[in-house]
Amino acid sequence: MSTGKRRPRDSKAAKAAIVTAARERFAAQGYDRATIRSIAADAAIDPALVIRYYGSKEGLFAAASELDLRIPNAAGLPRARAGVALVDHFITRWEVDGSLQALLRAAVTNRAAATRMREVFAEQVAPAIAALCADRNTVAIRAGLISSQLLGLALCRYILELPPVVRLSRETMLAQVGPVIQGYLDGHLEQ
Amino acid sequence: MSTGKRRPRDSKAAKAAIVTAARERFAAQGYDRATIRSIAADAAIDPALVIRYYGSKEGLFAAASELDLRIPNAAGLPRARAGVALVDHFITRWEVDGSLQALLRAAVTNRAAATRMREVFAEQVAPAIAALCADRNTVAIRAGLISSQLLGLALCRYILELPPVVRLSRETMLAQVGPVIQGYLDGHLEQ
DNA sequence: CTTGTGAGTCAACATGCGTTGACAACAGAT
DNA sequence: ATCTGTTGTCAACGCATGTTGACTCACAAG
Repeated sequence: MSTGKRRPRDSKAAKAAIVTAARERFAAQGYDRATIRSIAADAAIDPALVIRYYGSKEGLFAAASELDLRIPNAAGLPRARAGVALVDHFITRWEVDGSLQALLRAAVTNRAAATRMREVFAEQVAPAIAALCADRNTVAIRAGLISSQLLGLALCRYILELPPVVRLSRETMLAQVGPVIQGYLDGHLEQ
Repeated sequence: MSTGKRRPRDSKAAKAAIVTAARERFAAQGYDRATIRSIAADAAIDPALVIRYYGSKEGLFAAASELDLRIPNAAGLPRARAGVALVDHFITRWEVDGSLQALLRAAVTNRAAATRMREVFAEQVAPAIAALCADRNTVAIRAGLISSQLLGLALCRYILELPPVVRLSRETMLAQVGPVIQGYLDGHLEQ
């Protein structure tokens, strides 16, 4: 019996280092300006290896932008506080990790990344909103409006870095944006 | 007396054609993917001329992203309807012209463009909000929150093209987002 | 006609990119 | 020890980019 799975040198660690470096570069510079060479340099690895492991730059981006928003289940929280809870969760998601920055920065100029953003919306955001919202017919619209506010906040704060938005405290964001999200969740919608 | 200013062939028309083509390319593809060669091809002009007239790609972008939001003066409208009016005006601004798309797409990956975006915010958005808002101390915060919602809406609708947001009718946007902007304008703000 | 100036053209440059293929170094199996 | 397949290295390819400089052409002034 051998040592379980064969691990000749350390390809697993190398792959992880590449993905981590890629996430940071894509988050900071977007798809085009984040070069394979610079990512490889960050990971202290030959650029050719990046291609060997991920096939192409697009493949690397796909691996680096895999994303689970981990939107908390609706069951755990009182429905009236859902707006504030959503804002709080999204702020955390934006600050804990560069994945969302990477995806948004890339999605603005790269078609494949924009498609992936729409997939995330359809597969993760919309279902989570559906669990918080009674009326099935208006779920998509409500999810769209909520995304517009949350993504806009992230855009102004983390990407464009508009000074007043950067300076907002977490409490102010919760107090101001939370009720807006709540309104989009259960406000009247004449369609 | 000669014919006023000398105009040997038609450099004025050429420059205008270049700027127009540049705006469209920057709006559609962002800063990096919009190449000088493709812009010149659109304008049916030699790439070298673009450099002669605008010095560099950055200079061309600066000329192409000159922007006047033309936010309507506060005096003309009842203060209670300001939110809806702002949303209506911004939607028009986004659809009438590629300038805003060009600026936002570029600002996400280009440092100079992001700086210009902050300038537009400071010089045009914030003063316009100040004219609609009594409390001087909270103007910047309110302007930031308003920008987050309006830019987020534009981002989801025109850049990311999230289907439910693309499908929103103008009336729905006015009815849903207008009150939110109104709330940011004159709602309570504990700082 | 000659001359000078700006408009427009052309080919080329240096650079940086994603990607490729050949080759060396090493670990485990036989 | 030999073989085999994976891990990592190196140099190079082909291509597209922003930018440059030398060139031609038109036209108005002298």
